[in-house]
Amino acid sequence: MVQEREPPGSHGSQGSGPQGAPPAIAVSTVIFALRPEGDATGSTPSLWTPFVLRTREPHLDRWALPGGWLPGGEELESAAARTLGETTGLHPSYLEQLYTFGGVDRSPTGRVVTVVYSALVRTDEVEQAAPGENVRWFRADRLPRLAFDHNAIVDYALERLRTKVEYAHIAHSFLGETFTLSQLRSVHEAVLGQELDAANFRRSMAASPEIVATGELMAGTPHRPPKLYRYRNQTHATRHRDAQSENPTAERVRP
Amino acid sequence: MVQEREPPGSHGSQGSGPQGAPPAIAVSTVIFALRPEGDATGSTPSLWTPFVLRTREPHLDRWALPGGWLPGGEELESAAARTLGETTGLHPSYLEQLYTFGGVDRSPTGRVVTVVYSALVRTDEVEQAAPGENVRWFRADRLPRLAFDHNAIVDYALERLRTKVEYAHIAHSFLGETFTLSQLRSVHEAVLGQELDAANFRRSMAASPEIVATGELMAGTPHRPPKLYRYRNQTHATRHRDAQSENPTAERVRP
DNA sequence: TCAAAAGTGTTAGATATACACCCATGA
DNA sequence: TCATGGGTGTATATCTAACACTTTTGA
Repeated sequence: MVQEREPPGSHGSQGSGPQGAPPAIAVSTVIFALRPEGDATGSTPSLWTPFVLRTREPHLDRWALPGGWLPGGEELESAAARTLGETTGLHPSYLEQLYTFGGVDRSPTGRVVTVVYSALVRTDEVEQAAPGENVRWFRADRLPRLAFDHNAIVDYALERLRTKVEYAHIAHSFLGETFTLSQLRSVHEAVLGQELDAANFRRSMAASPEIVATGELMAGTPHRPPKLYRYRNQTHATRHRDAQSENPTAERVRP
Repeated sequence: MVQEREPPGSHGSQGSGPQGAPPAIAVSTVIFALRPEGDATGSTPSLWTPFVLRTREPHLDRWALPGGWLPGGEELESAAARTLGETTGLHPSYLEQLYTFGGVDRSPTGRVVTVVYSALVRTDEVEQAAPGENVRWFRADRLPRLAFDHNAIVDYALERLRTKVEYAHIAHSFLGETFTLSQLRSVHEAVLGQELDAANFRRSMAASPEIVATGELMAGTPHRPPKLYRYRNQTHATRHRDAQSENPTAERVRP
């Protein structure tokens, strides 16, 4: 990349294609959280995502992903975390880059290249956050017609989440610091949309060194109290591969 | 994304962060090809990648990934294919988006967000292409100190290629229209850097519906002639998930 | 007929899947 | 004591990995 470059400020012929103006860079985030199914408590949870109501053209009055323009001095991931926090009040427990959408005709008002992030937030975080007036949650599999190409983006994020939850340990990001294996299983079931064998799921998780028992039990259950587990932050000595602290598989876990 | 937007042309406060100037968008491509090991023919092939010599500051005289600024009217993938063609003369048989690198301090002359693509080219394509004066190939695992953060980018692309070759059918992109299972195996071995059991590899490939026998045999071998296979372009009815023809898992296969 | 690579067969071990069954607690 | 989810055991099917062995050609 960056074959040549004028001094900053004078952007020379950079990006001056047939359309004239250089592309603008935006950052957006698809946020996933687990919420109880209906109004009745105790039912199986399902995946929900928050959207922001657009208050101006284009796509006025349609729901859109939280996001905003990328400031010149802000990191991509930081901009994603900031913009999603400003609009929804949420603090993600997991945040990773998903894909960059740059279709020429994505926006009717000009070329926009959007770096999309995928975020997971804990259920308790959702409950205590104060969402803005123009924020509404929708079931991830029952979306309205969104602004721009955001329907396709969410669909892709959902697909990625489903494949990734099977080989990466990200399900715990939906839960609190400690959790039971049943809770973890219900996360997997909600994401995958299918029931899992409790016995086999338990074994496969217990086999992983990332999931460790705390030694404590959960109290207050109307039956046998389950063991509590914790996700072990894998040595945190994961070789970093980028000299400029840009890690393609970065993961932020909330303290 | 795209919460609000002035009319194109007047970019308003878009991207006007602490650093002032809005970020520039570049597109770069990590190109992989299989080349014979040493000068001796017949030895096991290895992975090579081409780089372009920088002819100006910053990072003058260092090798860099092929790429360039994104024109306002060009698709991301198109820009990747064009810039890699202009510099190396190559036509990729596979091209997919890898990751977007946007670290604030990636370039000493200003903020640059680079959408990086990963490309595979066939061996015969490499042989017939006329590379420019300032293009040189290096073994992917023996790189010099590259410009910017390109060492980290290539390392990441290599890691992705290794993991992806195991579950996705992309190895054939290094070969011609038809190929023997031995050739395909040697591709996997070169990418993974380890030998594979010929018998088991054959079975696992034959089990896949994507790999089909043409019915013909390869002639001119000094031993038993092997069957030729072809990659079946999986129905090409892969559900597209993006209304604006932007497919996160797009794949271009050369005719 | 020999070398070399193509291609098939077989088996032990590991992993996945289904499901029977016991355990510990609150009500 | 009973209902309920927590947790263990176990048998079967499937997949994986290792390697012996047969086949087919050119030299």
